[in-house]
Amino acid sequence: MRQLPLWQVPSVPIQAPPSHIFALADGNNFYVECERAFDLTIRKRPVIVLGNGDGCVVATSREAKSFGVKRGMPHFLCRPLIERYNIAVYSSNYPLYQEMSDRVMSLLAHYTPRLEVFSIDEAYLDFSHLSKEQLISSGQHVCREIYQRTGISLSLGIAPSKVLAKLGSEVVKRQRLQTGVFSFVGLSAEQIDEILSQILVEDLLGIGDKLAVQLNREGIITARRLKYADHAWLRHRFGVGVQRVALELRGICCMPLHTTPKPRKALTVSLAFGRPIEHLEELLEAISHYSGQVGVKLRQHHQQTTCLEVFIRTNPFDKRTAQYARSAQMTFALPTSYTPDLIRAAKALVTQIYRPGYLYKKAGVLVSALQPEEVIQPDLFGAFSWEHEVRQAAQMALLDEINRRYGRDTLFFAAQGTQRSWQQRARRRSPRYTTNWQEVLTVT
DNA sequence: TCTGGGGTCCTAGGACCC
DNA sequence: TCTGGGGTCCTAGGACCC
Repeated sequence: MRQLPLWQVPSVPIQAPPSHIFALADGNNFYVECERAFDLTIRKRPVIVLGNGDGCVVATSREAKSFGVKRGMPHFLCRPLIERYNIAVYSSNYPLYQEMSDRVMSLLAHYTPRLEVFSIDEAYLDFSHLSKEQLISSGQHVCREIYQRTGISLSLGIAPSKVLAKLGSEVVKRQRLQTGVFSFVGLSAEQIDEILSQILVEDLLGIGDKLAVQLNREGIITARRLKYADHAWLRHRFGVGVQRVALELRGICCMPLHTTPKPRKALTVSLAFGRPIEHLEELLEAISHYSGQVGVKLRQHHQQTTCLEVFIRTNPFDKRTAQYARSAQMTFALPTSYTPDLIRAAKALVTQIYRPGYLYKKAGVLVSALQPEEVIQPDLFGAFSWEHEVRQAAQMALLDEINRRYGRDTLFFAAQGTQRSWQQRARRRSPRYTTNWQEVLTVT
């Protein structure tokens, strides 16, 4: 099916034969399964994974979910549940999850000519080349292989649009389909509508809390109702995003596959502190440290920035203390990924927006307008010097290499602080099985 | 005591230009 | 008494995703 420009889409439901077939492969409780892949003792136990600073829940196992632990719950609020049900608790271990994700994605690439890595635990596969008969068996084959080779189980939804494919993987989870696969292809319109009538709009890709409330107010509660709503009205009332979702429910593809990741446009390091910070000195140290991390990420991606922003804020959940939040930004005359440049700029901005008398809880450094580092645009006023540029690049390359070889933070800038008593600690992190030689899994 | 981090896209409104 | 109109660009804020 060709993709119609939105203004040409007829307002009646369309059942055209699809020419795109997507399969969404979704890792089940991905972070939890990553932990379980390395620790057999928690295979049967309920498990949760906590976010940065062990602040709140970012992933739950099926069992933990059934006991009432939800994603986003503050850790301290689910303590009683953790004790009552003997839930295993982990701090998040992103390097481990990323590594497992890379393994899964590189295996998935064997099963399709075109793969879109959508998130750390999701990927869209182009299945258009398969016959209708092959779709389900191929899907099942993928799930089996990935499980055998990585220990990660997948839910795979197959459909002519991304929104429906995502829904298919949701059906697998809800109905606990053992094969791991559900396909919309080949179902009658009645069968599809029957499924859609049991899905709430907020469970759809592209519809969040806010939009769901507004849609409900208009009487649109289920996916089926959204599918048959007048799309011109949807566009006018809710914008192009909602209209696309509705069209995708009809099997009309409005969200193409992106097989080459777009170069990222911005990059952030923002973290809450382990305790509230009051004094400028400590804020400067934290912001310098975050700037250092931004520099590392920029150079990893071979990018440079011209725009840097910092923000600081108090704890919005603490109703007893005075609230303050502010940000400021500046632009560099020349693109840079040189850490001392970043630190200097960030410190100046913080000094500018800092106000005494507040308890600061979080801060961040954001760089945007990123460009590839090979694009060098000498400025008009002669501040640019090749020699200077090359020397700085060499310094940073050496810094990064030392830290890669001997461990993070072997070498760092004094401004980043040596004690960092404001830093959060992750108390329950599992070993870095796949990314640190000191912590590989040992079998005795 | 304790409430995550890191992204993208879309829209509305203002500034500016001819 | 009359007080353009339309296009484009930029920005901030809001919504979404995991």
